[in-house]
Amino acid sequence: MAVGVKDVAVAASVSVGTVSNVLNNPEKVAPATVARVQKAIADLGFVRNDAARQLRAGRSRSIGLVVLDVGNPFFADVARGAETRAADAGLAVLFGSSDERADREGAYVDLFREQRVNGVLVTPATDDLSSLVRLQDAGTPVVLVDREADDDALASVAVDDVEGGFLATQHLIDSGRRRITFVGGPLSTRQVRDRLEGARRAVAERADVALDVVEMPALTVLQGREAGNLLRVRDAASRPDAVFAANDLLAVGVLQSFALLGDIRVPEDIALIGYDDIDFAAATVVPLSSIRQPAREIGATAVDLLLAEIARAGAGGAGVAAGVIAADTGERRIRFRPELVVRASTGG
Amino acid sequence: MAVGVKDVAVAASVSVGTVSNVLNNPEKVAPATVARVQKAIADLGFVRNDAARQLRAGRSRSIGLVVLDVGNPFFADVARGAETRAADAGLAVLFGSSDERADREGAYVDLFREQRVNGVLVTPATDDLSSLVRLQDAGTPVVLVDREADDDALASVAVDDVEGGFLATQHLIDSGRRRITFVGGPLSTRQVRDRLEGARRAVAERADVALDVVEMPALTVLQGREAGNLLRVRDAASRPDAVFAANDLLAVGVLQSFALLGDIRVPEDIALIGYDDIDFAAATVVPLSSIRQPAREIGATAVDLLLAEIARAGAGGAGVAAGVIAADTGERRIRFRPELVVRASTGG
DNA sequence: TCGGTGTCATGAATCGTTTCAACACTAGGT
DNA sequence: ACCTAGTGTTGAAACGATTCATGACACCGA
Repeated sequence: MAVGVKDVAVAASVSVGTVSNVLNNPEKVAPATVARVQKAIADLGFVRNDAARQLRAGRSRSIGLVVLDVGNPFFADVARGAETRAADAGLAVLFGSSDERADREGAYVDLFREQRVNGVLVTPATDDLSSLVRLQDAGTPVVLVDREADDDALASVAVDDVEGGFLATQHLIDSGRRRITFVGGPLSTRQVRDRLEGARRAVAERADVALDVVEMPALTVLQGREAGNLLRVRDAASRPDAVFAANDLLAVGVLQSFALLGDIRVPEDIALIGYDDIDFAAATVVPLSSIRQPAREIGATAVDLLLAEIARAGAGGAGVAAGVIAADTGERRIRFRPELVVRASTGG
Repeated sequence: MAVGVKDVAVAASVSVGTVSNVLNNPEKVAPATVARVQKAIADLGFVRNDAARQLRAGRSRSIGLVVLDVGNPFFADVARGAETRAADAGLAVLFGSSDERADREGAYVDLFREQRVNGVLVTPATDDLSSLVRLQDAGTPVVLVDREADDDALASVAVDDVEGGFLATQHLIDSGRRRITFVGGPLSTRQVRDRLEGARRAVAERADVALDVVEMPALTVLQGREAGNLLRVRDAASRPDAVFAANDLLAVGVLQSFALLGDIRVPEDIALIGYDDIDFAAATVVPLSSIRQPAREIGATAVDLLLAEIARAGAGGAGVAAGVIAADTGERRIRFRPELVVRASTGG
């Protein structure tokens, strides 16, 4: 049933070694032979068995990517950016969505290890990066995406979420808001905590501004709607006059609750700002102010950095004698700056 | 550097066969031995090499999934549904986005074949299913997702797009619209053509309704904005009084163009309906009417069907003698019904 | 004619796991 | 004491592509 190099070799009257060379080093084989072998391959419908190839090579031709949530257009864009760049480098991307759960993230990482991926891009679901550090120490380069390590242990491509949170909150304050509610969660997620931290800093500068926190279990539209409902049932006096949502999905949910299910006007009664600036932000009931992050570029850059890490790991292993590490000019922590995008939801 | 079963065997003072059994058939090994081997595994940080495992097994523990566009929340949901069900069955999902390009689709399918996946779920980018039929004939079960084959060659999980198109258009007509423009494309995509066909049928029943087509190169927000701009620049008299967009992304783009960049009111001047009913549809400037498809269920069902196909292929190969195929009770073409969701964009 | 040089092709060894026939040993029955 | 059944373990073969030392052959110049 299954045709292997051996069958192809017989059909083309050559040795298996030659078939392999046609596949991997065509320039080492006489043109006529190449043609004959390729015809045999086509005739027999031969498909290379990648498991055997990898087994021999000791490595695969793929990298792994674990994001927090496929359903979030921000991560979909990150994935696209990564995939495109990886394809350019001849690498396949194994993709996984952890849904913000550490166990699922771990399951994917284990799976990737078994696949002997060349490296892993991951947006960690929790603060505990130790397993990732261990993974890296064990020889699999790791690049954090949309997140930084506290120390220099891991390379990363991130956006300064504290600054983003600050920008968003500062903007609300500048628009005259004084009772701000931060909606987001879980707070075990670093990005969420950083954005909240940014908000706290902006508020700290002003004595007359209050910051309130509503923690939700996930960054989804559904949870946003829940959060909106929680705020709606409060009497008008105890409601905030502005909401900063930890991402656009939540903001969309809050907006649905306010504008469609309830009678709260945005931005008149309550201003609203989100985070990520996904494509839909500009098209919501009330166009959403947001903090833009260059999603695709983050994904693409993460792959570049991972390739550099892979090279570094390879060089470090091979040429320990020379001061190879000193020659490493590349920056291992790349940080993009977030950007405020003002739309109608904050009175823009 | 790399630790294998052999090293574990030595460390635990057992044979490699026993290590393998601890990994795959723990119940066949004495508890004390299991413990000793597992300790050795932990101590050495052994990670099973999946390439070797697959090589021996002849098959992998994964299935492939190719969708048209990761950026589309509809497909993100399909992927989620598929992934969850596959995980239940102990299978990993290799994921790819073709961006509606046949060459990219082909590249993914080839990659999956090399990985010896157990089966492939695919939303084909073109009409030409011959390569997929060939793939199936070569022993890799295939299930079409969100698309049906013309004959019974391939199993499928789909939604009747003609009916969906009909529902959408009928609704526009019922709302009093008479000059309808269908925005979508490329027409080489079957779903788009079917939805258009449904629209044509609804229009055909009425002599006083005109249907116009604006073909766009992709089903994205950006292209929707382009399409909206094309319509906006027309003088009011030659504009349609309703737009049926082939999916919600396009609809969102059209809406952005009309409501945010231009001065066309929805639904007063032009009614708008999309397709897929993604989460964001309810939250747009003017909440979007749409045709709902059960995305997650489609993904989950597709995996179920693929598992059935895999079993069928296995049985067909092994027990040809008996009338195994007759015993196959399962339906190979599963069709969900689309559902009209009326919101403000069509005056609901 | 001979040595030198380069081009092509060969095929056995190899990667790390799983499988399975064979074996060692124990416990229970007669 | 002997046989049977059952339980646990062994180790070599097999999976299929790649690698590489080896060799065959042709061509050129001396």
